[in-house]
Amino acid sequence: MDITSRIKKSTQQALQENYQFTISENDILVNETKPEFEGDYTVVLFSFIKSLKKSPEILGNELGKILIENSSGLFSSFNVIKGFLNLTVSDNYWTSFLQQQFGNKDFGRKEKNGKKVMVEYSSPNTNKPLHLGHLRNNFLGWSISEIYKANGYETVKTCIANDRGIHICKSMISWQLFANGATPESTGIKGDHFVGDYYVKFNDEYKKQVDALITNGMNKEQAEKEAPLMKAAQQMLIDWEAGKPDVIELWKKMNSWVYAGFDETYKTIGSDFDKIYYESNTYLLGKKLVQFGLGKEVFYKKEDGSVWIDLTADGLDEKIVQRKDGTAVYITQDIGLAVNKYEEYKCDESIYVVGDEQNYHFKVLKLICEKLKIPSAENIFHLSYGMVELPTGRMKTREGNVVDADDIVDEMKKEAAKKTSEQGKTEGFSDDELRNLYDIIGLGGLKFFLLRVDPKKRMLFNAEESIDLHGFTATFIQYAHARIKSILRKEEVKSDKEQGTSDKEQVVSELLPLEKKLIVDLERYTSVIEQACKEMNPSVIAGYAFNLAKDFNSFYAEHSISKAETAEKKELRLQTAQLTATALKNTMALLGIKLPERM
RNA sequence: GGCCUCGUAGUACAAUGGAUAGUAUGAGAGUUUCCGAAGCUCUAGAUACAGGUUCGAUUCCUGUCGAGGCCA
Repeated sequence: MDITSRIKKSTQQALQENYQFTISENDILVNETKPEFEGDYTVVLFSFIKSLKKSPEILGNELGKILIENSSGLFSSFNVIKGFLNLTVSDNYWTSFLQQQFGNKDFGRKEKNGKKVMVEYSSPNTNKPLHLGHLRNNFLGWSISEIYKANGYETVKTCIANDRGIHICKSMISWQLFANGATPESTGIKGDHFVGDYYVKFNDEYKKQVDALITNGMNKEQAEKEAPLMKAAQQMLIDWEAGKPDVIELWKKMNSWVYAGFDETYKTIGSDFDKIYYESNTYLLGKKLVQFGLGKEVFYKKEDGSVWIDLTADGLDEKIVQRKDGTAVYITQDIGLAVNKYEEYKCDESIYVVGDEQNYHFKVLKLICEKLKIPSAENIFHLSYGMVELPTGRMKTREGNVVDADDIVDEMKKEAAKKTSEQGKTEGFSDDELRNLYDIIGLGGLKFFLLRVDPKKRMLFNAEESIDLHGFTATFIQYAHARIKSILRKEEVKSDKEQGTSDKEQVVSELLPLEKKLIVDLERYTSVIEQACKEMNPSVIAGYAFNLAKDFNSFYAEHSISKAETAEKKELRLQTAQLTATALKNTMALLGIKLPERM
């Protein structure tokens, strides 16, 4: 059990036994003591002084004494300032924690809890390459999945490929008209970019047609409808749904180009999936559900034949689930997919990593699933993340101000290569090792930049800042780790047992402030991993890892490890360094970021 | 128009209703005969505005102003 849990538990017991005051552990607030006060952890007393009718000072002093008496040496001292009870945890607790954990490679990883969670992320359209927003999505989804794993869950990573619809038809018609049979192979262009180029071409040509129609006296709305290209795309969608062989063949061909491109990108950024769903397979699922919902009287039919659900009682609108022509709307196929997922995997929780522009959509989706009594509908969770904005504003494909995923990854790697060679510390690296190092630093930097911010909040992507290798960055952490590894290559870490000084009575000199700070950081590891999972928030881990690296750097600047004052101090510091390296490595792994041994 | 987010140093981000609002970057000043200076140390700098609830509000409520999103 970690120290904050123990403090909460002891406090709860003390209040119960000495004051007959019942309070849940969760309602006891325990914070890290602010550096300007003496102590390690602080119990905030305000919340129960009212019920106990005691002044904070008196209660604090009484409680402090009781806690110390009952702690069998866990707490060494306390002080009370206003309503804050500051507890100092004895050095013995910290050193024995270190003794137990320093060699543990799986430090912080929890036992299996028997629960299964599905994480859907990435979910691209198949008409254009991935951009920066997709990267935030991919990094988040992958990381959340790892965080759940570290907390004992079994995870299923899924992706829904939006492979049908008007968007892909636009690329298809454009290719038919303008490509002269060109292919990714013949042009040497990566498949997703190749298809994306024809999507852009479609929009350009379409705009020309609309403008021409307007010049000839048509109004804008009508022109947008009547433009031949749009009509052709819509016809193609109808032909696709009818299964017209040449359209299907073209569709398969162009999608296969896109998938080849995606695969390459996924491989470089480290995204992978256990199961990929295709919209072309799921879009018909909704129709069965409409019948099902009508039968349960969750849905109702209007006179024109369209099918609706009334959510006004839940504070939302009436929502259409099937058009009067019998075609499905998006939400309906999403419900179908939710059912499909449950039947296939029976997950306890289902997380959707989708942008916050779809907040309303997911509110409705979950509500409908609940009303249809789909099992575990209440455990559908929309991990809603904010848009990635550029200094110039929101990215818009049609306006061309999009940061392409492949481009930015390349740029980051180049910058990593440049800065690394400037440092001149990579003597003796082979070409392969160098390339690998640049990948690790470049991609790590990008992932960290996108994951260090609370997912819920929209964020600004500034290319220059993202490429910075100083401060709150992956490189900072990677560098700290490489320094530790450098020490550990030179010094052997021994346990007390190997030293033959396992006497429990051995005199351990007092921990110095910087030593203690690091160990306190390390002890927090488990609760940080739990918090990240509970909040579905990788930025918690990014912040923790950065803080740990920073505290190590401060410690390392101040105290020598190899030339420590005593042999015993040397062992303590080596163990601390080793556990720090492990903690950095394991936390960053949860973000999909690797740490090189040397850099 | 209706609904939903969000306004914190020059900039980008933190802070389950708790102590003197943290961190990075940028700015200024130091730091290397000694384990890796991609480091470390110090200085200056912010809660949009106006009310309210509370022992205590960046956090909760109301209004104003500003930014973004969703629904047709």
